[in-house]
Amino acid sequence: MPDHEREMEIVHLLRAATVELGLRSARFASRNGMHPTDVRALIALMDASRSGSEMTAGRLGTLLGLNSAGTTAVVDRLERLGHVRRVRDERDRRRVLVEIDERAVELGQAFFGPLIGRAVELLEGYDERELTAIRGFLTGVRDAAAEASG
Amino acid sequence: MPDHEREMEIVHLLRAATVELGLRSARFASRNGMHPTDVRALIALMDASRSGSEMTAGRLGTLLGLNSAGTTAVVDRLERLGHVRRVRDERDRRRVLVEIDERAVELGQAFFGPLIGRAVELLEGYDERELTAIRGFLTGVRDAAAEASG
DNA sequence: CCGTAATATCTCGTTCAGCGAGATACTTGG
DNA sequence: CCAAGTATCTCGCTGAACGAGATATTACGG
Repeated sequence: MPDHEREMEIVHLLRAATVELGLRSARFASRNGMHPTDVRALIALMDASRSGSEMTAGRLGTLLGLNSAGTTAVVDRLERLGHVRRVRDERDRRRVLVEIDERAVELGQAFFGPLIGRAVELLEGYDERELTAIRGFLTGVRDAAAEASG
Repeated sequence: MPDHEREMEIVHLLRAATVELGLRSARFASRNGMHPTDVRALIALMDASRSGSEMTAGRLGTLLGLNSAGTTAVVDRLERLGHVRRVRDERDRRRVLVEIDERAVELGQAFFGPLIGRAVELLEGYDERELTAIRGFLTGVRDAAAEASG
């Protein structure tokens, strides 16, 4: 049996980081009268908005691992808080596009901005080869986690 | 305004990885008749066990961001499934130590083993300096996320 | 075209995770 | 030895998310 200690330490660090990030977004949620799922939905919407793609209700539900009833409920809650609006897709009128409100984006930036800033700061201390290593590791983990059932 | 594009790409990668890891553990949960919180509890228990420290009910609740009632409920559920057992702490009889069952550990390893294996495999492709960079970044993110209110 | 199948969302009724309030049991310090 | 503090549990309740199925729209074979 080989000695994987150095590698396992990093695996545990990754897990510890995801746990802390989860707790942080839970705190953001409860401070703003939301639930963790609502925050995850907002993040998915910001991501879509940033990459210029539009988000349908169904796709959002899939990303969150919810069924259709739960998806409707999430969008209802966010709409009630004014963080998103429903827009009928005119190209396929079965679809409902969910658009995030600019003020919700600002709210998120106010809370997560410092954390993101700190991460960027950390990354600025690395050279090109180190950044490539970090990028490669995270990409690999993301893809391995995304792979279907095991 | 400086050009943070390369750094932001990595920040988004980190988030994408945490999202995928979250979905993966949600799938593990529902496949084994558990809820995401139960899985998070098991992970915290494995972590404690691995580092040789014991876990009390209260500490577990804090780690999960639950109040005492919710904590009791999580431990009840896990105990009912045979994944943990309650043991009165004889040194301070107010406390309840939560011990994880060996079979629960095996269950987790069977599901997450391949993913961890893949991560270790990826890490084996990096040299010492690259590993240090990855470790440093993850440590920094974890600590930044853990810092108190903003 | 027309009808059937497929797709997207929503409604309804139900279950149970997690909360607040407070009870209980034990420990510690004056 | 009593009061205050700490750890866990009980009870009742709210609401997130589920399953089943309704509704509206699109796609497709004949």
